[in-house]
Amino acid sequence: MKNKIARILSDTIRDCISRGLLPEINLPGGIEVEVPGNPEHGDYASNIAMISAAQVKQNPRKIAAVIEANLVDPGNILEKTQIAGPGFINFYIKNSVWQNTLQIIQEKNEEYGRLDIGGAQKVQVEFVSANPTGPLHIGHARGAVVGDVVANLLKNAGYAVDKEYYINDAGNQMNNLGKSVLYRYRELFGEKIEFPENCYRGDYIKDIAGDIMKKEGNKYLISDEEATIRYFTGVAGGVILEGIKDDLRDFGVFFDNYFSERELYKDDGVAELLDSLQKQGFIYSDGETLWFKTTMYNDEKDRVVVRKNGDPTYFAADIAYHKNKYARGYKMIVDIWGADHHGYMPRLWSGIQALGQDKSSLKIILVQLVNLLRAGEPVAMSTRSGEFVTLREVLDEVGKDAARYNFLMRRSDSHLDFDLEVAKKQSNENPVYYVQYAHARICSILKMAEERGIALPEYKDIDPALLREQEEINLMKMMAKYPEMIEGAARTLEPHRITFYLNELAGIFHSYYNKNKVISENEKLTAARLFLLRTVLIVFRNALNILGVGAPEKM
RNA sequence: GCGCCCAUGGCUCAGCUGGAUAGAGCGCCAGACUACGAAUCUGGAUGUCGCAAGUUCGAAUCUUGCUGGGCGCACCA
Repeated sequence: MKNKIARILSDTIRDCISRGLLPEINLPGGIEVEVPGNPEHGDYASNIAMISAAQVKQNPRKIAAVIEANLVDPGNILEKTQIAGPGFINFYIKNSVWQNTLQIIQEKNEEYGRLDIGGAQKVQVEFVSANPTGPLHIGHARGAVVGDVVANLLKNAGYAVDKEYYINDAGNQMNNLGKSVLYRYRELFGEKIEFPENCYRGDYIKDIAGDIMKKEGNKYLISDEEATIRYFTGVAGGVILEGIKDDLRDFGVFFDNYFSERELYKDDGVAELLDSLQKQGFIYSDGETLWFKTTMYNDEKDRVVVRKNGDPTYFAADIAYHKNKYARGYKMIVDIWGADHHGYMPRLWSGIQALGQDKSSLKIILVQLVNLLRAGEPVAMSTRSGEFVTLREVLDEVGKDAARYNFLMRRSDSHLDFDLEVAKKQSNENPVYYVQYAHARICSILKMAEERGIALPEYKDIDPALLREQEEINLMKMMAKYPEMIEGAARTLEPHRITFYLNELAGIFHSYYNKNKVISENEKLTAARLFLLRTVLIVFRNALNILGVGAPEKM
């Protein structure tokens, strides 16, 4: 609809210029059309006259008047227009236009809101990517949902999206994992162990050690320690990764690919890449270590890629990883990180630019940490001691839908309070139920109609002009806005816009429901309203589907 | 010390990339079921958009400076 108004304006202006009514106007930014905050200012408004006023040095209201008098509206969608304030042109859309969108929604059904701004371009969204040294905790959960929904949004917008989990399984943290298991294993045979600072203490380590003891006995007490650690690392990493996958599955998060960091080192891949970057002058040696000239691309300082001891850094692997991503044909790459990694951004952007890629092709979404509460009181968490609330515990306690919805209610880069007591409360403090309840309520009404022998109407069976209550018009306008909202969310990679939209839509519906009977003696009105509800249902489902939140028929 | 992010009613947050009188939810107060689901609805109070300049027709939004909070500043990942 916004686009239609913009087209009317651009056609009109071109027409006026060619007829000499307006001077030549340049509009590099295109034509802006927006929804005014105040409904008295119409359904849409444009500031075009004010924008061009400065350029052609004329009174904006005068320009607006010329435009308004010569509007080209072939679709005949305008009820009226007005010029207001310093030079706004306000547009009022005919009710019949909103009523017609019902037909579009019904016809498109689950396609309603689907876009093709992506042009089937290959996009990769990489997220979670926790190294498999322990179960996912609440902090990972937010990133998991944001990544999942961003991927859904892009898919819905017409991109060819793959979701990937990068397994950091090559660093010495994994080695510490193997060591931790070994120490617990020895403890099981009665040895007293001073547990080192950098080892993992969670109970899951003991379980893994216990399993190894049960299956393979005591043979690792005497074998070569380094080999044993390597072996235990593999076993533990595998077990933990499987657990992570299980948790993600129950959270509704699925990946197309799990990519192992170790893959990068095969056939000296990392070394060769560093070599070639050195030849191109991006990397230099100071005699002991290799440095990447990230300052070329506005990083604060150059960064080490190969340490004094000869080991490549995480950064070195990450350049190789992103090179690999581009080599797989992805035109746009979305990385989702914890906000505490923000300092790493200039480094990675330097890396991909050295690879010849455009900085804008790598989008990085920072997800702020979650502040976990229980009934308003902070829940103490410490990774070191192994005391943290796991994703599994959250799922068991509050359920998938409430957890996902709560993580999507704020912008990603804003801190989020997650209160376990509130999230599991089935009350008005918990927005997920507000939306789901609206959906269930509609299902219930449609079912009631069927039980009374009223067939669900099709568009051709109804007179949409009967839908003229204020709440009905509001519902139709809101639904007409759905594709625009989705497009905005997809372009900005901001999933929270959907939850805000859903809350508003549910609000309009609940209010409508309380004021008006859908099923009544008036057959024609009943049919029209039932049809309206069918379309509302479609919008709820499509939006909830993108969020990965259930749309229950009863609660 | 340097860099990034944040600051909007009592609380938690939106604000569509510069628009018109700044909005929701929670909490608080007062009301609405013999009516399609009261997990709902209706009405009410609450604001120097952290402070100060600047940019222009117009600023919560952009610039600069300050204040206060978070996070980074590794040859960790």
